[in-house]
Amino acid sequence: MNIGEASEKSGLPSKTIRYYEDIGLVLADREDNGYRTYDAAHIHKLRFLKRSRSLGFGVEECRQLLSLYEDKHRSSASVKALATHRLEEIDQKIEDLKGLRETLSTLVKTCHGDDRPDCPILDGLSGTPDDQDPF
Amino acid sequence: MNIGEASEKSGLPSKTIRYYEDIGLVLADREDNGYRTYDAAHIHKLRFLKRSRSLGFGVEECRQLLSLYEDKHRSSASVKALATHRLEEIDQKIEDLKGLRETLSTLVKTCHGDDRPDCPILDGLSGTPDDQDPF
DNA sequence: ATAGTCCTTCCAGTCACTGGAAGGTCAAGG
DNA sequence: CCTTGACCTTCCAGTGACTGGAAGGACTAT
Repeated sequence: MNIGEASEKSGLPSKTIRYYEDIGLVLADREDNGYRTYDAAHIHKLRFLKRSRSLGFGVEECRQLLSLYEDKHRSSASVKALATHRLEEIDQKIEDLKGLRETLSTLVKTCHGDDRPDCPILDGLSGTPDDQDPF
Repeated sequence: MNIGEASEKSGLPSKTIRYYEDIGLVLADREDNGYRTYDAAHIHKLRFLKRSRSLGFGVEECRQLLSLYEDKHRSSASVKALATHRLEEIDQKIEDLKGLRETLSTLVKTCHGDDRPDCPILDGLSGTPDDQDPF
């Protein structure tokens, strides 16, 4: 199948599939006319990529996962290590966002939000105290 | 003061301060020798920017906030609207991350993580558990 | 005079795509 | 046979928000 069908089947834009080929993630075969061709194994890899990316793995992590995926003899431990690390990153990010939410929500709550020009949000943002952590 | 001191006082790298000038956020004065000079008002704006950015406002949102900040007659409502919108984005992002965390954590939990090659994480990432594994 | 630090501008790179231009290929319809 | 339109190709540029580095001018201290 050509790239258009591969795009439909994998759920990735053609542009992205070509990009993944550029960076050596999924190499397509070529027809005589220069068109890329894809088979079921290609699609499988592309779907794998799509899912991994949507779970927040970076492209280089995906490359690792993919090579682990293709290695029949790899241990599950090496995969688990990658996934666990990613999980820690996610937890950290959630915590960061919660702190940020807290700060901003406090500012929003104290703002009366009417036509008067004084605004606790802007005062809070101007952050007069020294090098205060946003969290 | 020169850019180095402004950097120290604001907590932003000199590079970033120059960048903010490039995109018209904070324009410095110039000495005869071409050096940028900053006063207390500049520093205040830079710190405002640093804090707003750290709260996740985009640069264009910061530009809006800054112009609201400088407008003595703006209503607090317009600021509150911006901040509330940002708050909603943060909430959305937290929810997304939680879902993602859930998925990944399930995968990690079901993986025994030893030397055996079978790994539920990779199976989960391939996203088609009923498919034959073509690799 | 020299060393060292600070400043300037400009160009390139980051990440993971995305958009668009210019042009080749293919199947269907008139 | 010709045209239309969909699909494909490559290459170049842009995104956001910086960051790194090169080349060179300015200032300070010795």
